[in-house]
Amino acid sequence: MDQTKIFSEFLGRKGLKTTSQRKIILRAFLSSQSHCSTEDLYLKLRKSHPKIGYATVHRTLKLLVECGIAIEQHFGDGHARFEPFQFDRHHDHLVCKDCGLIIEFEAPQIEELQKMVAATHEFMIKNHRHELYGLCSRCATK
Amino acid sequence: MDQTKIFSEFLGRKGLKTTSQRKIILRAFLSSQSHCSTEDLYLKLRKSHPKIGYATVHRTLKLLVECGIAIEQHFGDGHARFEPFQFDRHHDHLVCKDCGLIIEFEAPQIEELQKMVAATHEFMIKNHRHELYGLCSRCATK
DNA sequence: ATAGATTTTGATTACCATTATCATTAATAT
DNA sequence: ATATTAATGATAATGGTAATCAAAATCTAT
Repeated sequence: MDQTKIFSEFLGRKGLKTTSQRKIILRAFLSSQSHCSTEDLYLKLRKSHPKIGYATVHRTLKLLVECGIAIEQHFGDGHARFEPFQFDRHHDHLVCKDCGLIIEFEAPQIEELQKMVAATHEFMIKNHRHELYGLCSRCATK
Repeated sequence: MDQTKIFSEFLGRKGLKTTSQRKIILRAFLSSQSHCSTEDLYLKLRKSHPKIGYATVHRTLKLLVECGIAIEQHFGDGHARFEPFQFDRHHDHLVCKDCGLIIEFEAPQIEELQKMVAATHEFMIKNHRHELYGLCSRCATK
């Protein structure tokens, strides 16, 4: 089942409506590069659909997160960023403090250790944040 | 060397002045419970030193971070939180999404794995964030 | 110790991403 | 097709953080 249908059914279950803007924003989000901010997506959309407002982009991204299609990230620059959720490819991020480069990494061993930590403290984990901040190889050598 | 002297020397090196407010705020910060926000500290201080303004507390906490005495944390509630830096006791945090409880955990194995991830991607790590969000045992069972 | 130079303070305002508001427009059920 | 309800888009409100500025405090050189 494609994402458009998943989103429509999600909206239907909540008594919300599948509007043309929401479909357009979903398409643009999925075809945009990952880790885009609300503003990134708004500016990108403005070229093809100048009537779509910032507030609608913002609200739709929130809905996509609630629906499970998108994940919201914060990397400390004051802009929320969004990426498509990939069920079978959980990852965390390396963030370059100089140029802003974002690299995804997968570390199943860390995930396992997290579970042990949670068990030790009798915590039921819902989600986590794990970001490594530093300099990418390019920025470290210049 | 105690923290007050460290802070004074830091200020001196930067051409800044050691004021009574800065000394008072440092003392209050060190004796406050960890993970306090600017507002927490401001309200605590107001009882004994009602003339100290919010802006001064805010600026001094930023200086303490720069000096290395404090570490700034963000747990997603929109309030920056501060805790004393402990050189030999690095830790990350479990955060209860229901009651706000914060538990510190140490996981040297995770730290090692982080170094390996960084090396793989040729990143020079400066700092990291690692937080596990969920429900504490009390909130999970009520 | 004193005077002059510079920084700090504290109150207030500005900033800016996010969120709420609301009249108009659009989607859905009957 | 119509009525009902939600969505849109422009704008204003919100709230934590940071900047501003006149008055006060600190530091340096004498």
